[in-house]
Amino acid sequence: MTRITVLKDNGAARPDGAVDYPPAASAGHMVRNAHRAFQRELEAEISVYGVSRGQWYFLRALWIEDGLTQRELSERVGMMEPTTVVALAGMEKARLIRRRRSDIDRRKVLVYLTPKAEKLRDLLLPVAKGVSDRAAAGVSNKDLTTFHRVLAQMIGNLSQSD
Amino acid sequence: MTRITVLKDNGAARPDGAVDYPPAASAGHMVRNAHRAFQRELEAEISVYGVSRGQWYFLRALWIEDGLTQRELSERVGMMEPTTVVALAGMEKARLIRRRRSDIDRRKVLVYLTPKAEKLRDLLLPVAKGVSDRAAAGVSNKDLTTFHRVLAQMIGNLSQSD
DNA sequence: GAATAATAGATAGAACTCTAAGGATTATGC
DNA sequence: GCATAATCCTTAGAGTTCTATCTATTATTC
Repeated sequence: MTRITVLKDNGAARPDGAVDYPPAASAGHMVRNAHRAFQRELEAEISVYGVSRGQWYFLRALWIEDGLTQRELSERVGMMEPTTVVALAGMEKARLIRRRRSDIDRRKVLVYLTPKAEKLRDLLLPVAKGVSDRAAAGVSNKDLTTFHRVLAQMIGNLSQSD
Repeated sequence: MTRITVLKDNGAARPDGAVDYPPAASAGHMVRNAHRAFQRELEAEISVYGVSRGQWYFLRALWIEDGLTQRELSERVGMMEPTTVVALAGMEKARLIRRRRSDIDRRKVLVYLTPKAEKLRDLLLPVAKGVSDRAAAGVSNKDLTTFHRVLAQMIGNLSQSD
């Protein structure tokens, strides 16, 4: 198997020997800006329903499956466990979830959606889809596919190096 | 001029009428994950030099031009002013910058890099470039170009709706 | 030139996220 | 079956970012 390494020359050494690597040329910077734009939009729209963006990711995981332990939730959402604890405490106060210690293994805390949170599902998922659609306006399906593929590859490349 | 709207069907309505929009299909979610991956990498590498990611963006702007006011810096970095104040306070304590009130307009605070911060430039810019290169490994230049174009379009689309 | 408006920073308080360390509970090894 | 290890959750403390509000300085208006 032949491994081809493509050298990318965005950000060259300057004639004087100093390094030049402007933010605009950086994939990291662009991803950051896009992330902030997405966040701003999403937050503005879901806050109308009394949901913060910190709660959003957990709601989304629980809409797929609830009755999870906090550790399982942390893994699915991709947050550290202390973050989950804080977020869930807020969600419990906002009556979006209930927490119950497992009878079988009393170390575990099981998380269940309230009816209120279940009703929000069909209201809020379209909101999220709306943001993504608005972001992708004017982008061809072909380019969008490439975009997703590159993004997935980058995520894989970076998490591999841990 | 004909406006063609492409309907994208990632996330369709289900037969039972409920909405289905899994995170994996969401551009927002993927951008978020990529952002977190980039951040984790960058932070790990620059922390070796005693620079936090909160300071990074400001250093980067100041390496291009220093003697800026805090407001100018905020704009260039894309942060709100209180964020800038906090970040600069930390940077001053870390001896990365000095702040001086302008003599001409004493409302303004001018920000200058210390020699220490200037020396970090040629050490840290290659680090940032390394992270981006590692992220883009195995991605063709053509796809990378498409990626950048789509990202720029998305950022434009989203910030337009403010 | 005094009152008002605009500009520049700073402070307070909140939300989100992390690492490090501390319980409580269950599983394992002898 | 008791000591040790592993698992699960929690707390503490820090960093980053925001909105809202305050102070200080300069510009504008009459």
